[in-house]
Amino acid sequence: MGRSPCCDKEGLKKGPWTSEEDTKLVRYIQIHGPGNWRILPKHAGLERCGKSCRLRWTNYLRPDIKRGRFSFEEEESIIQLHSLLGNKWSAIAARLPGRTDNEIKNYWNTHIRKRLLRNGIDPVTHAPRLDLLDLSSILTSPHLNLSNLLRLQTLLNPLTLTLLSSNVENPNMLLQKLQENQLLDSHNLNNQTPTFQPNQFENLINQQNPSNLADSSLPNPPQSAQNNLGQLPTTSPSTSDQVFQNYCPTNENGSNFFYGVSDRMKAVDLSENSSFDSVISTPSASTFINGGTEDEKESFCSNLLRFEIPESLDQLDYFM
DNA sequence: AAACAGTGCAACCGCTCTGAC
DNA sequence: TGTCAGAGCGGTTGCACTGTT
Repeated sequence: MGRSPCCDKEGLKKGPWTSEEDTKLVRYIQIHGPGNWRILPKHAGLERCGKSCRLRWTNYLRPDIKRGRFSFEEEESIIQLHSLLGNKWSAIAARLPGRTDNEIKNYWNTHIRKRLLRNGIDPVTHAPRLDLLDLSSILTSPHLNLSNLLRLQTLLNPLTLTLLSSNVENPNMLLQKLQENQLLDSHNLNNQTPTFQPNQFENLINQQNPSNLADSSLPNPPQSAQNNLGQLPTTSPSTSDQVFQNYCPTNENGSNFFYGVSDRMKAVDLSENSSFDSVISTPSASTFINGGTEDEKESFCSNLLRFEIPESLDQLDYFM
């Protein structure tokens, strides 16, 4: 289409609104109601363009607007809604009474987005960012046990393994290292998508190193490892931390659900009855189960499969 | 104490889309 | 069918505030 901007007139005021302007705008809207933004400034005695008046009203002066910090529930809602709706701020705002799309957008960009990135979660896809895993420290560890890696690789999706290795200083180092030790075979890499049975990975590690069994006597995993896996510190969580604790939940045993990003992703934990009911109750899951478009089903399924990484991967820290 | 850098937020810009006329 | 106002969005800017050097 292409229209000339509404604010191209000379002499119209820009910048922060004064209390006097606010009063004029509120008084006019109280009498005449919102709308007719093009003629409103003139009738209200404002040297502003209509769009500026509309934005000021919708983003700041509306009586139903809630000011102040976002609550824990609001922050959690924003994250979950964003995982479902994307950058549709108005749609998100419609589900958060008293909050405007602009306010939510700003809050997302200045707080939530940064925190997601800091915790290794892609704010666009809400997926864990495997490229941020600090595997270089793992791979350079003198305690690296290649026989464990051999067992791991039979369980890991080869693509995942490839992705993991991409973070090493020399991206091919791990693959080369493994291949040299005949730890990877080309058939696996090229043709096979291993089927991972719940708890298989964890059991294997525990068999190999019984001392690694989840045990209350064990100290918490190193902070860096927790953060790299999208897990927040467990001590004295702040409101924001609590959000992300939910965002990256743990199972009954206290081990991480690496991909507990949104409700739809919780469905990965089908081995644990604890999560399944809650999964079914989520909008995306119920859409999937009760019908919905093919796109929705595909999206739902692809998200289930996309992050199928053994939950006990974080225990690498224990046995190295 | 002053300068500087980083952060948060309100507001703006430019554009597209939608629906009414 | 075309035009226009309003709504929505992503990106950006400007400024106040705070923390650091």
